[in-house]
Amino acid sequence: MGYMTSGSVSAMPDEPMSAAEEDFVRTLGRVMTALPRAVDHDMARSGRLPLSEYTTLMHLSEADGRTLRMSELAAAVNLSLSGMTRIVQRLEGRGLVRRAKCDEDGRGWNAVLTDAGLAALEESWPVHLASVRRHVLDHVADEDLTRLIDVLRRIASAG
Amino acid sequence: MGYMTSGSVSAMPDEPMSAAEEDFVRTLGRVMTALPRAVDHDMARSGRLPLSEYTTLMHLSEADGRTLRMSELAAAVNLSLSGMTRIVQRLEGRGLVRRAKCDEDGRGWNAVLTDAGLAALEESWPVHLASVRRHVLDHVADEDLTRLIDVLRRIASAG
DNA sequence: TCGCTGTATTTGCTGCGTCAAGCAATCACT
DNA sequence: AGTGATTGCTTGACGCAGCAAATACAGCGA
Repeated sequence: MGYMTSGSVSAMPDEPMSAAEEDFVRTLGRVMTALPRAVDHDMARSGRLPLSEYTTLMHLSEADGRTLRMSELAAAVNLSLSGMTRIVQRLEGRGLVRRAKCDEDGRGWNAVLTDAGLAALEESWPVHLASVRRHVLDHVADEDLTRLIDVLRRIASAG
Repeated sequence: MGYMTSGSVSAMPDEPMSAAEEDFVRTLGRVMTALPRAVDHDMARSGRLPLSEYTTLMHLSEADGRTLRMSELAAAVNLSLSGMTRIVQRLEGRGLVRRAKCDEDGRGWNAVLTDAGLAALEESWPVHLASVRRHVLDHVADEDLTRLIDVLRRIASAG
């Protein structure tokens, strides 16, 4: 069990949180609302891609043939299918992404990163990196990183 | 300095992240989008207050005289003034909150938690607690809590 | 081939949050 | 007191994201 041995697992289901737990949850809430806004703000300030578009293009750039099915893309960015549809529509309108019918499955659509899209991504990259460094990485010690990743991963995959 | 000594502070501003940093940032992003949705979903599923309203009422319930100025409330919940205006309007419409002109400053308005509001809050409390436990606290060991709080607090207050 | 069921994606509707503008009341200075 | 600047909050217009209903296609059995 390991990480479960110190009483943090739903002892009495209705027992209130400890002071530390309370503090943790509230601070996490604060981070969750404030941080994306802060990074997004930095991007907008410098005329770069908003976070949702940046992340979308980033995942495309990492994919084989710069291509991903809509559903894969949505899952990667962790967005609803419909949300992804609209983002890709926006990006397509600006020529950063192209759409192509899927060969193996006529129902499917691929989003393909264009050269212009790659350029926009590369242009936004330094701003994004600097923002993330300033808001996040500068506050985390390297020794803590792996442990934190571990915790976050468990939270992320709790469904 | 302490936590800053291990190279995590913007070494060369344009240098890419390390693998661990990358991993951390992506997983954090995943948590930030998935977690509020998951908790909100739990609340909706059981017919309880949505997260934004729950948090608003919670802060009111903790305040002196169950009363807070609009601006204080917005700051506590970490929301824009206008967003808070609308939430309080909704809550007022359902009788969970009452509004009163501020005594010391005629421009100001107070939001006051009503008995019905307190009841709704208490009714939602167990569901919220259970959801938070299941999605968050069950995955964090007590020993890690203080360290995590420390990191999150620095991130939260980075502006 | 004709349907029928299931899957991939899009569209309609709605809620929520932001920014910009507006209104009201207070404050600072004369 | 009187005028102008500032503060506290609300309103209007807008954009983004989610859910649920609609559409398009696949694949299988009669």
